[in-house]
Amino acid sequence: MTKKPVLSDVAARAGVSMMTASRALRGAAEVSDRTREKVMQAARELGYVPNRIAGALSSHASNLVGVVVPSLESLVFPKVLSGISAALEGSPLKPFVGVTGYDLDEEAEVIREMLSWKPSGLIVAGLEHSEAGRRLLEGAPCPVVEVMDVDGTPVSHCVGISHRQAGHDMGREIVARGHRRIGFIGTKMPQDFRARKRLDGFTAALTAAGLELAATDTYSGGSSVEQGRNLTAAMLERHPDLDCIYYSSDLMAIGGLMHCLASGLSVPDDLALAGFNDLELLRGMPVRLATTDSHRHEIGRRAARIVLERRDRDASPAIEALTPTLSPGESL
Amino acid sequence: MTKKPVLSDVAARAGVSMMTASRALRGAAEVSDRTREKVMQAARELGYVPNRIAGALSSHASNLVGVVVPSLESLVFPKVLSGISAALEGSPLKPFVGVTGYDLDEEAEVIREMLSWKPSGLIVAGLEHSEAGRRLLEGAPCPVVEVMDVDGTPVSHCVGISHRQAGHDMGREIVARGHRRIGFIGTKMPQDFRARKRLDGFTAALTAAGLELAATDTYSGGSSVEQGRNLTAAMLERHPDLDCIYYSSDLMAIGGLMHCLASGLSVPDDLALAGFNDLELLRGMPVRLATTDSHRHEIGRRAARIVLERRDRDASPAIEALTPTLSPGESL
DNA sequence: GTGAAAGCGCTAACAT
DNA sequence: ATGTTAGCGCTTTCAC
Repeated sequence: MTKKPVLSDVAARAGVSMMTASRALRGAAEVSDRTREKVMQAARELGYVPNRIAGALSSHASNLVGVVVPSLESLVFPKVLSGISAALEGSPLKPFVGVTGYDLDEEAEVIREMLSWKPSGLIVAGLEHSEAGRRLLEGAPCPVVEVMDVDGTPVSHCVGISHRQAGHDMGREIVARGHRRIGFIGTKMPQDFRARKRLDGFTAALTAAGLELAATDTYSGGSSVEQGRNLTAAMLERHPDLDCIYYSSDLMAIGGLMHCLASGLSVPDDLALAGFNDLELLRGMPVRLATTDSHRHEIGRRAARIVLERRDRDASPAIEALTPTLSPGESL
Repeated sequence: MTKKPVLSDVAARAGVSMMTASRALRGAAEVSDRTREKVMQAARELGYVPNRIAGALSSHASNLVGVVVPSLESLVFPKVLSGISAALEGSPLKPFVGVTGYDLDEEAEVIREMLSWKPSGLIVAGLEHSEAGRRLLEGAPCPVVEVMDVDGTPVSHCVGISHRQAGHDMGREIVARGHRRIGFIGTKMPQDFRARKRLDGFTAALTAAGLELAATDTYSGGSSVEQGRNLTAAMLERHPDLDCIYYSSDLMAIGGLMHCLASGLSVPDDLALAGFNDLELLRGMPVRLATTDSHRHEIGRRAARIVLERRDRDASPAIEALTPTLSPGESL
């Protein structure tokens, strides 16, 4: 084992040409079983690991699918990723992940970096990009799928839900349940376009019912139970008459629930609560919180499927809008 | 824009040789400022995206760091990843992630796949591998860092905590608090070696105090609040006299807490609870749960730093054992 | 400071 | 079914 063996070493040991060895290792059809076995055997004995870099350069196909997400710490994008992995299972494609930290310039950088690896596909969270980012996506020599959101103008393919609709549906449901003094707690909007769209849809639903938001609070940084709990306490301090709060995430809504538990407020009688995403976490909580399933796993699956299908074919843009599913739970 | 521009196009447009263009784009020192500007300009105008595949093949250096984790859905590995990203920030190295699903054969596959991309480093969760996986790691032509755990024999570098100690410390603490009828709820051990080590340490601490576990329950599949709640209910049904339960994860412990809330048990008076990991989630819960900080972010940071430092230098294996930090919270 | 030649390790395209 | 010839797009020498 003085040096890493390369294909020619395998070929030599098996007594065939490089080409035959190459074909055998990749499972091409036109190799006799006997030859294939010899080659496999030689590769095994040498501990041969193919050099995909050389392979990709030569074949102009990397079998990598770039996945660009804002963060991995939030429970939401990992689920998309698992959908992607599931759909790619059994295919030669492998996902590789880039994280942007909710920064569009960084996103463009990540996309650029990914393109430099000649991916077979690109899956990007969100429809909002920097000028540079969008240009890169438009010029990408591979299928591009924007995921999570369908409210906007995709570069090409798109799989997601309408966050506006998700917010609107929840607003209507809350109004229908008779709540009138309604607050909203969400992330500082600039960094989260989808949360902003949910808020827009939500307020539109209130407006349609002749209502308006009684209170709004935003925070920067990630969602967390603690944050949700603190902001809920603060909001109720200022607006003791609120009868419902809509949160931009389940995690925050759980915080709200924790505040209610701690201060003896009954949910939903004293205060109704609703979140977003349908995190698994909600199951097991003392009160089943109202939420909207954003179908993250399914979105990932479908996006990956689009990449698989459009690899060769010509690409007529596919737009797949899933329906956000509202679960009223027991908290409205 | 009929075809993607390549380096020679940039060079031609800038009126220099490929070599000069290459050097200018990579920021090599021996290029005059004027030439560099011309090249940069040309690249910008053409929308040039370098082909790292060609670059890596030629230079035998990919600037990729492979990160192999069992799962991304659990809140624990994303945190390690963020530590890795943070440490790699500003360096030319980029992490790329592979997920094994807690399956050692799959792990070997993933490692093999990663090696085929000629990474500059490999960061792998855990010390347990299949024969094949271990061989691959041993022969890897790049720094290899095993993370999370230090109870075992690393292939090379290693950063983590002793899970045995984490379990032992918690066991001692629980005993010191006067608990005597103690249960354990954890994942089915085969798939989670670290949880098993914590249990070993935990029972050792009990034994040292002349105690033994009064009840044990294991489950397969991921940790979840719901699972924790259900298993806690079931365990208390069978063993109503328990005064403490140790869980293999915070998520499960939260489930236990939720059960207590729902059934009017006071924590810790009726039942003491302890988890593991120190998830952010714990902050904001009505009772601050006892847990152990596994320093996941820091582990990621250090692992990445090792890769950065050992890139060139000769590799004398570094073993960095961090101390698991126990927080008793209010639940013991 | 810049350029020319050679080749990284593999595979596509054509033989045979 | 197997082999031969080129060449992917870049970087590493080594010249100048």
